Amino acid sequence: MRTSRFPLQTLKETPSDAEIASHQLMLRAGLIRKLATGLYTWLPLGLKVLKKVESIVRQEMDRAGALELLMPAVQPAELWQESGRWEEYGPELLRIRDRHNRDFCFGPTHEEIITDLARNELQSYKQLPINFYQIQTKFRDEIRPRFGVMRSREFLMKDAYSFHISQASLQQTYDRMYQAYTRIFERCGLAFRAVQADSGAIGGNRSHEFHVLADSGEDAIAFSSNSDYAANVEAAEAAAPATERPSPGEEMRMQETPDAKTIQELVEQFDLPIERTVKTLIVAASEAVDAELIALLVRGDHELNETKAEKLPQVASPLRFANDEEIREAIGAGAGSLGPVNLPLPCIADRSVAAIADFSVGANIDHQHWLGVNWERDLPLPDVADIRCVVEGDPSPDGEGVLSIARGIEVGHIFQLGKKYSEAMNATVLDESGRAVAMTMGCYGIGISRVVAAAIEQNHDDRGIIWPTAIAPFQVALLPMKMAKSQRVREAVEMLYRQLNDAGIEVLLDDRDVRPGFMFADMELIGIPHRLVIGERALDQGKVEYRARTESENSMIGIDDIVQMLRERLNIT
RNA sequence: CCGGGCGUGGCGCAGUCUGGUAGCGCACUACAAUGGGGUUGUAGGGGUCGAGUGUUCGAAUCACUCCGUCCGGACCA
Repeated sequence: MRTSRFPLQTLKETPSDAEIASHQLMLRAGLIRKLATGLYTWLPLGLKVLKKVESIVRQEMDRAGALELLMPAVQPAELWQESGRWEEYGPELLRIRDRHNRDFCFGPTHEEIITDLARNELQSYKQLPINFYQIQTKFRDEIRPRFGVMRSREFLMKDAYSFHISQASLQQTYDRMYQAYTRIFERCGLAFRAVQADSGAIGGNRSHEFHVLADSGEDAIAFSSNSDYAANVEAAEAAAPATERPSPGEEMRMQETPDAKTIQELVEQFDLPIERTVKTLIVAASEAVDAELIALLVRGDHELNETKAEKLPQVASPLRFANDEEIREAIGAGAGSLGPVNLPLPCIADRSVAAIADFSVGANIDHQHWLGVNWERDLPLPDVADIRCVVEGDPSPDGEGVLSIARGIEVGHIFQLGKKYSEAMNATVLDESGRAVAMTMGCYGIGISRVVAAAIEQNHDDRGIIWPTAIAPFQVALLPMKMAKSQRVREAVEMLYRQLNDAGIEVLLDDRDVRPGFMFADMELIGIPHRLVIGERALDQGKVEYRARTESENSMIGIDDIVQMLRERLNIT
């Protein structure tokens, strides 16, 4: 390709509405343009990258035995009503009406459609297991789209759905998908990690997420120092404290705390150890509890894990924090002075809270706290559960080593769905004994457009993108110096261009009449991994200059050795 | 949706406080010089100042309403 026929829409200055590196660079390098919030056009250069990722995903899915199909993006409401998700999914589901006033939605995911297909097409256990996938545009009406294509409303996704007669068969396919995902992200040249995950709104039991490691990631991931344990912080278990609760050492006493509304203020003003303070959070209770609200207790130095809290049978799902009026009406004090002593609400304490003595809590009277409080002496121990987020240094839940925390971008997620959809939608096959049984299902997603952004997030410098070779839009930039003036340069460049193309190498020849610095800056911005510079000086010695995007020094290569050298570097045989 | 910021040629911004001819840099067009790290000069084209209403002799500028957009919270590939 020649730049004269493949315009590079690069920007020298960073658009002001882009915050993170990948978003800025995608705009500056001319990969994408914004149409509206969360909606992006992929320009030719960006689309080349997207297609590369798509192609790797397709190859590995095929290799893993999945079968490609293509389902409609627009889906009838009836199927979503059947699964119950027309109500459950919420405003993120973009609902639309046709001219006959019938309800449809633009698909955010395709469990309902594939389950409908499966119940019509699959009759016998002999047809199982089977795994269908598609690569298609999804739409989610996100509350807060952000970071360009990282969290956009319309995005390209690979979604796969497998059907099984047994849990054992599902486990086999699940493991195969796990391996396929590992290969995909390795081939894309990404540093990533598979982690245990919460299955969220899609439903089901076992689940792993694949995270690209990057400081700008929206998720926190916990790793063990000594084992291969890794989990999303949402799902990471906070192990029960290993030590027994100490015996009471202090008397319980009331303290005036006029200026302490937060734990931080309380700790500073009264010189208390933060790990012996308790935060009392009031949330809506579920119908299983004989109260509107319920209190959750976590240590002052810990954060509530909302995912864990929401799963407790006593807590309403989705989780909702009580507002100030509700708290005042139920307890008679403001949010800064709450505690479990004489609390007129049911209560659940985190494991770590149950293991401390001589702690400080709000007194349920404005500007008053209790100090030196002890379980079973001053108040009964409430229900205990794991409701906090793990923190750096916590013991690993598998008992080996301690946890550290890193940031990640979720690019893939695999689930064992079980029979959630097949039972709701009556998707059955006949088993060996001729009995109709609901199929066991798995589903597997990759955010293809997000992979592109994540790759940039992980591979860039102050000059621009540094594409991993496998997903680069072009492998080689061919830059002639003073081509307009030099017949020799022109001839040498055209010859090399032909040879490289013939060798199956994707080369971008910069034939614009611009100065060298301009070419260098553009090629570095758009991240072409290999660069050849053809100038009179080197040609005198029969050589051209070569430089990888990751290197800072040129090397001189004989003009006849170039093609072979690049074939080796690019692994083309 | 809640909180905060911002809307002025394609992009980055000044001008708004204190109302009075709409400006700068990049990009773009033409010509010339230059030619190994975003070169230089000359000459050009392009803007209902987010929208509406109001105040005023006069509004980018003041007031009100709405819209868009970005960041943090909530959700997810």
